[in-house]
Amino acid sequence: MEQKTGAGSRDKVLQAAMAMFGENPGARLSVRAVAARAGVSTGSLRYHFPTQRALQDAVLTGIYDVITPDDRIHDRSAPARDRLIDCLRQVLALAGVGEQARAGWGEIFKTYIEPEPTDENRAAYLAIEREAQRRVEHWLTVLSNEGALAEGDNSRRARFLVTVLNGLSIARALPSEESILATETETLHAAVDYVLDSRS
Amino acid sequence: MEQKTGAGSRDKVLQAAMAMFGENPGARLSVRAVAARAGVSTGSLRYHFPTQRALQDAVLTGIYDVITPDDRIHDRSAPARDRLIDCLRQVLALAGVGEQARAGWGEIFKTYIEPEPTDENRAAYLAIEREAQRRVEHWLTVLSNEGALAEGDNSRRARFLVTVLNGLSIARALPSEESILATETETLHAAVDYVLDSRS
DNA sequence: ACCTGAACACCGTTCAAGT
DNA sequence: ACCTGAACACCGTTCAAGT
Repeated sequence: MEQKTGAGSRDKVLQAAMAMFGENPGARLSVRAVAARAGVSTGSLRYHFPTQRALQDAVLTGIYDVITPDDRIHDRSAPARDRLIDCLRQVLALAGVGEQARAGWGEIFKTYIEPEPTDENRAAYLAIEREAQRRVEHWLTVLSNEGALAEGDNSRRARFLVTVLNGLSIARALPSEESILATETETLHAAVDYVLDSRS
Repeated sequence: MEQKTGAGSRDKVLQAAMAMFGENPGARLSVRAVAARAGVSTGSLRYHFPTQRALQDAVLTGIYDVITPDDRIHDRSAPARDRLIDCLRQVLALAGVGEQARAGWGEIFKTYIEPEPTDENRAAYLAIEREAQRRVEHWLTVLSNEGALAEGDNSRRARFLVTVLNGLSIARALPSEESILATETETLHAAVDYVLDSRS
């Protein structure tokens, strides 16, 4: 029947870290702060997450599972900004983190970048791209309809956001300093703020 | 006639910092390391450069004024926006287009994404990344100094712009419809507008 | 196998004290 | 005005020691 007590340290740490990230996505998530919040020692934290980067990756992955898979965009109880960010984060979550992110871009590279592009796989990639574009554009349309987004060229805005998402997702596959979590959040917010404030 | 002896601490610090940056652009440039190399105390360093950020900005400005004195960014006859876009486009130009872009990303992929990252190439990539970041940040500093850019966190802004550049440059390597030129320009303008208008 | 907490080697910033 | 260096409050990581 126990579950609080029985919760492994790994889970406690992850819970704490995700809670802290939820409260302040720009937070630093230091070893000691997370360990304290989780009620474990720094040594234990390090045992489960050998590196600070590993912890941040786990948080990034965990967020995806928590965020509802169906369209958060319609949940009018939350600010438009938050909902759009949520949705974009979901897209980003598909890219994964660490090895998964590297494998994902590996696939894309081997299929669409390395070989001389044939008409066929050109079309295949364009379909994927268009799908992503369409999805983001849909979210913008929803926000437009409820007046949270000024009149404007939504497909242009979507293109902008998709470009930012691509930049962020390749950053996940490349080496990085341990602060990806905070910087990714910052950049995502910046992009969304631009779109929501743009009067063009 | 004296100049070595008479060199003020400020200069000694700046010299040391620039030398260290020159030797290893990926270096951390910590207070103590720079102060030691300059032969002054950390307190003195802080007196002239109240913050670590201030020191790095000074180095950045110094370096690029030496290396590329005729950077387009200094051409005050043109609007800030145009100059910044110009500079960013130059970065993008290095990525090339078509086959060249594909080959470029191929190199990056094979070196930094595909293989399990060793400490060594991790560091190598981070140096490149930091260099790009610093370059963009330098441009922002120049615009800041002439009042074309509101007070704010320039390294954050630079991170945003670099992410957009990455997104745009990978788009150059991937299949795309024939309108890349226009859409790339749109997105680039959007990103720059965001930075120039941001009051945060 | 899991966990502890001290210890290590760093950070950047502040500040009383000197000249 | 300029400079010193100790002190403060942090980092992330390592590791002998416990259970």
